[in-house]
Amino acid sequence: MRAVKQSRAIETRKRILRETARLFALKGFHETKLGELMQAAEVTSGAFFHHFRGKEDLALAVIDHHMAERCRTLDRIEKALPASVGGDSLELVFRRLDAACEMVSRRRNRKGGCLIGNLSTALSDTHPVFRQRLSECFDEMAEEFQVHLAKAAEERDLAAAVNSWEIARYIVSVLEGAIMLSRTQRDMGLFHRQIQRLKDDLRHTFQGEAVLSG
Amino acid sequence: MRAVKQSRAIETRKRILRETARLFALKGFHETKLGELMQAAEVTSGAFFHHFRGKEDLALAVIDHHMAERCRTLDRIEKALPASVGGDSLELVFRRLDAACEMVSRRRNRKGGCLIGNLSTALSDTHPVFRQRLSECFDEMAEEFQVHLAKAAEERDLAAAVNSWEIARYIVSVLEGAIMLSRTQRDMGLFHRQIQRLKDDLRHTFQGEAVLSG
DNA sequence: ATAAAAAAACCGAATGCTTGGTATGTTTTA
DNA sequence: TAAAACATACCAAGCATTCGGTTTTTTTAT
Repeated sequence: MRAVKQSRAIETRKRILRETARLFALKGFHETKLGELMQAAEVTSGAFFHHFRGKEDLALAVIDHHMAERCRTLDRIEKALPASVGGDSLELVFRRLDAACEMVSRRRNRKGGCLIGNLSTALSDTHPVFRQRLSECFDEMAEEFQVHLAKAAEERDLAAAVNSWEIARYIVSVLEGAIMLSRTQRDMGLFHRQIQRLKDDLRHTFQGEAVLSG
Repeated sequence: MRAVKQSRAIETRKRILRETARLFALKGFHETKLGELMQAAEVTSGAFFHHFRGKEDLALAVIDHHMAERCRTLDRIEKALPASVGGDSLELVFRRLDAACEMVSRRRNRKGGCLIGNLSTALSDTHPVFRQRLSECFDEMAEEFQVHLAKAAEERDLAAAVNSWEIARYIVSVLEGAIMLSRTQRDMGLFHRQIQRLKDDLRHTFQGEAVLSG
């Protein structure tokens, strides 16, 4: 994590994006006012509107920035995780899930939900542009699991029996749902138990072993 | 469905609650402006503020109204469903799930997401009062499944092995997540397939039968 | 039952605060 | 030395809410 000296403009832009991501995850799109945002990012309105045409433009930029950042963070966390036993691709799915869990846990210390999920609930039915982009984000998340799921199916000669893409999207659904519930119920344990259950169900789908958890 | 003649005041109040529920499900709390709400409910600001002290008071009333209405609707839909085969309690879980699906499907024709889910993402981390109440709502939803799940476990002598309460909350998570994803991706088929997958997983947990769907 | 009185329900213009956005001028960087 | 980056004051629109007055409903008195 070297602190490279960057041009002031880029730093300003990054500061805005970072604070926006934080506030959007915490309060959502509409309740995040540009005023408090500029205060949090320590920029004046002049600086802000020099970098972004407005709130919507900012939100779209934040989505891009977040998805890139998210990907890097996940990869980093995953690498720090204990090596997976055996060459089983299903273990890679679980690894990715564990990484996602870890990321959610870290964020939750500062409260807030999923940025994409928040924007999704706030804008999906009123802003076609955002709906489209956010839909792609969910696909992007699912894709990370899909590749491993597909391999895991192949390894077991289940390629015809399981639809890895549907399962991947199911995983994303469970993640989002679990974030929503555990957030509102203020219970990170609930989140982890639900992901554990998801893993058990996945293990069964791929291995046919009965695993009861809970 | 008899159309009982009601006092004008009660009708006004109901009209406000109904339109608010619709708008909250569609655009969320913050983006639903009182102006458009009063227009949709065909009331003047005077009438509105006679019935509700403000937006927050309204929101809390809407939650209560919605939960009651939701319960009635679910029961009604469930009764219209084909009778469940055998006396298996797990079938009752599936019945309730089917009813929930049906309700979501009907609503989705007019767009919008889950009212509770929407409010939850918008207010959980900023409004303690709402967080508390919404948390109870999720519990209430889970409870509908829990009673049947517990019985199903007993019927199979699995009462010690499965935690019916955790599973019930898992079901709620999946429902919320599936609503979010299918809403953003504009794919009701996705929603149904994900619920189908959930059912398969549940069937396995309770019966140990391998059922692959997808 | 009916008029009078009281209370509830409703109306709509007015208000003041917030907010996203702009315009113009100054500093910093290339 | 030109252009990018930033600062500050400003503004118009939108917003939740208020308030004095009017209509409708309910209660009370006769």
